[in-house]
Amino acid sequence: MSDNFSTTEQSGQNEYRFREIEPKWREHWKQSNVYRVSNKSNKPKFYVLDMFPYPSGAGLHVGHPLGYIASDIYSRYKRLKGFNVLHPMGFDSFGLPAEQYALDTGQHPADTTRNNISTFKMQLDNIGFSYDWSREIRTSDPSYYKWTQWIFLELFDSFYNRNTRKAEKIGVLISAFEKEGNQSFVCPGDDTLRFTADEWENFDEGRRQDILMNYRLSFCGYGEVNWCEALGTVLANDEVVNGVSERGGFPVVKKKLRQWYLRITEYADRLLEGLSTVDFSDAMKEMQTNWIGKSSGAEIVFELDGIDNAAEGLRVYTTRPDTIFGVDFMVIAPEHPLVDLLKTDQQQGAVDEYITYVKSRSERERMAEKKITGVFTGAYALNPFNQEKIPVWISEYVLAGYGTGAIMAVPCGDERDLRFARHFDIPVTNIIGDYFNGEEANATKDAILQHSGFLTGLVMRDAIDVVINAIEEKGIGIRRTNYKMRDAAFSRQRYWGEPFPISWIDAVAVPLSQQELPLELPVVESYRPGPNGEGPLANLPEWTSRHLETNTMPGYAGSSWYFLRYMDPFNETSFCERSISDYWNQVDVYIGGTEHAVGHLLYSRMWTKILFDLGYIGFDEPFKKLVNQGMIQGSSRFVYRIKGTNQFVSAGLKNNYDTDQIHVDVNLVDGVELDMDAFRKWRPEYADAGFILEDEKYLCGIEVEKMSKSKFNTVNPDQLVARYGADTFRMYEMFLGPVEMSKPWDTKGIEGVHRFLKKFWRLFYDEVRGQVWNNDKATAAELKVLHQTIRRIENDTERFSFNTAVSGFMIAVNELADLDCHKKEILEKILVLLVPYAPHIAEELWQKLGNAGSALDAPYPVFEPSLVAESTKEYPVSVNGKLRTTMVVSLDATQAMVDEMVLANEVVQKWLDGNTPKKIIFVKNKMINVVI
RNA sequence: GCCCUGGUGGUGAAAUUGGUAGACACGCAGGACUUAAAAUCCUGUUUGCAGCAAUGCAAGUGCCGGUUCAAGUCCGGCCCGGGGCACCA
Repeated sequence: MSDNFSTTEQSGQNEYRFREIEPKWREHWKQSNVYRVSNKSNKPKFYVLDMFPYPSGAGLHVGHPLGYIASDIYSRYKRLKGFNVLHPMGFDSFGLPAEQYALDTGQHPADTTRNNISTFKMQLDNIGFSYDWSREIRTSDPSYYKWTQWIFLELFDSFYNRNTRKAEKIGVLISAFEKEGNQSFVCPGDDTLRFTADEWENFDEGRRQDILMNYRLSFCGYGEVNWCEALGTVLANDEVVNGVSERGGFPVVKKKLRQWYLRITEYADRLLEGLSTVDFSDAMKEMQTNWIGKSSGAEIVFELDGIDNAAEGLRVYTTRPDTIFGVDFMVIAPEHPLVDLLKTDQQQGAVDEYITYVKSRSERERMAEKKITGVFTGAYALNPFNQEKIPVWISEYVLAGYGTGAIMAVPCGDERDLRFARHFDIPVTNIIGDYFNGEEANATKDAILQHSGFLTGLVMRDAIDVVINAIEEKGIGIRRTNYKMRDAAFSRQRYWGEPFPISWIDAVAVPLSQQELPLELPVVESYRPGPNGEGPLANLPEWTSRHLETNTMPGYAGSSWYFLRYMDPFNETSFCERSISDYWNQVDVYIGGTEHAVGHLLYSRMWTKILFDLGYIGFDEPFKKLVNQGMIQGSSRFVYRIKGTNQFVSAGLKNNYDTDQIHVDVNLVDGVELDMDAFRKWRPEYADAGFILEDEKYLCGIEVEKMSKSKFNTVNPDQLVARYGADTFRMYEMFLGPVEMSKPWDTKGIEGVHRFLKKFWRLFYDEVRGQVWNNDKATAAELKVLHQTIRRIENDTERFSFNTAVSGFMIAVNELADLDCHKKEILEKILVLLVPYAPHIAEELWQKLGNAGSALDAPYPVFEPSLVAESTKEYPVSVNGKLRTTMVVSLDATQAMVDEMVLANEVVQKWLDGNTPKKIIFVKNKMINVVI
């Protein structure tokens, strides 16, 4: 009895007690500031950055840490490899959800945000990340957004000099205007604008400011927003569903509002060129390239038949001017300025009705719609080369924001044009002969043009240049490069964002001085929108009396430059000291989701280029390498309630009843089996729920969806960490699959990883035998396991293949256990390899082995190839690609030796069946194939 | 609709360069230890057919076709899931 007791006691000492080990080391690391990183070091620098989170009220779910664990592993690995690693974290803390919450509950977003952040930090800390929290930033902190505002003013005070291809101060432009007008500087906001130095001299201040506004990199203009009259507010596309507001279902229409923009279009080419200097995935580069959407073609002006009071004709942009003789109709966007002028009296009613219809539709719906809609204006344009009359239509598939908002439609060459022509019975001209079969449009450039006037007989590819030259000669158009990308809308009619450091004096935007920054966000009584679609700030007399801008900046303002602030977070005189940004330079590895492919990533690239142009930093791409983490989805569970009752029917029987599908908390379900008691306790309305069972069980339905609180499919990491420990949790998240791959969360396999850590522990301490590690000399077999593992882990870590690295550890531990190897010489090296993945257990065992210092900066093991080398190998032998047998070959055998051996080998002869081999292929280190 | 991406056993997945498909885990089944349970360990586990068995044969990486001595991997076409599409972050 007493023996038994003492055995239990002893085994307790020797088992893997992560609940004691992990908090102990976390506290120790915190106290000793091990993660504090200095801006000066003899070591080479390395910057590993996570996309910082928006601190939502729902707290952290298992999807968040996926990328953070990956970056933490890589940071810790680089640290072990002797780098001075910057690995910071902060919060993107301005945003709509906090404001919405404030509107609903009256709590100040600053308060809820602060609370959410402390929850997030606590949850992150439990996972054992190596963040240098002393550098934490929050975008909603005035000491941070002071510099967001400052950079905004730098943009406001700059223009893009197309001649030098970089941002320059607006003063440069003004001196040029005073000297020679704008002849050297085409106005990006209005490319028809021309003035001389004298004219500039005579413009009044208002006019001058209007002109400068058309050059500034952050500028004010007018743009359309989703306006909901009933809510009195502007809505995000997300908040609009089928033309009505998501909340309340009120109608939403387009409304023009004064808006701030960033002139990102000026950077289109540099953003494209920069892609060749960074290590992003091809998919990512492709997405950005497509978003920028550079195309070349021509802008052509079509004269309008019988309409004299148009300033000019109908201006279209086309990438295929070679098809000009195939134009059967023109289409203009419903918002096109010529709509009113073009609609004939007869068509007026139809046109107005159509425009009203389109106003209720989001841009997304307009693009996605399969249904063909449109209306004839009644007017005709004239083909400039043969004066044929071409009807002008209005349709929502032409977007006002792209090109000129008008297209020439060539049904034989464009599928959408063809469908439109079919639908409205517009006759189709074929200019590509047999390439057009009358059924499907053909966008080929290889056809020889027919019925095409002076272009007839030319191959389309060659005709493009010919026709553009002709157009330019006739003065009816120009060669033109176009971009799909539009200038970035930079204002929100919201409260919880950075205020613009701008006051409006006599309709002129006047920047605040640097001494007035930060312009702090004032406290408001109510988060209700202001009058006329303005934001809540418009309700504040003390704000409006100073004529301050009432819009605030969008979410991506603060996130466009945050990676710079981490370098020098306390600087009060500059956003980041130049010498410090010179030291840290680019982010070496940036980890985050693909959902930011074209938003945040393009904006931060643009801001970086501007700050570089203006000389504030020394590099013009922010992120050297980008790793995209996949999204962890939730696996939702459903119960089926029979309509009008409180009876729930098991999933297999639901088709026998008329049911509502209801989300049920995944934590009440084991696999698919519902815990019925827990369900009854879950919510009062289910207290007396009845169940119709199958096999005496209630089975739930499953669907994979985005992980979200409202779908009750979130899994909280805290519970998993409490149950299995942070090291298990970290390794399990990695073990789930490749970091880049999206997958639904599944906790099922976590036991396996936990077992691995227990097994690893047992190589050192055994519940029964106590300490088992020893100082014996390692055998060749053991060294081979060690060095295979070093090679594998290092390799996998370098290429971000953390899932296979975890498997590598498991294999190593299995093999060492099989060899009954408990030798310190081997174990302590494996342990260092494990530091990035499972730092707590590694540190604990490092100490227990009696080593000095911390495992966190132990020397990384060096791979020794000679210890894993083999002289011969058993090769698989295939005949005509089909595996037949094996053969032992020396590893330094040449092709000729292999040929000889194969021919001499009776085993192979059997498979050759009397044939002579045509050739023998010796695939080094893989296999031997005999071709007969 | 457009752009990107993924699809491999009962499950998560591996296969780094076109070269033995299913490593490593989970689950399941059987066994050892135990009064029992937990923990731990061992064996088996793609499918079909044959065999007492070792094993052998055939098929097999969403579907259809192609290139190649050889295809999960390359090419063409299709189906399905996920992400993005400019005011969610």
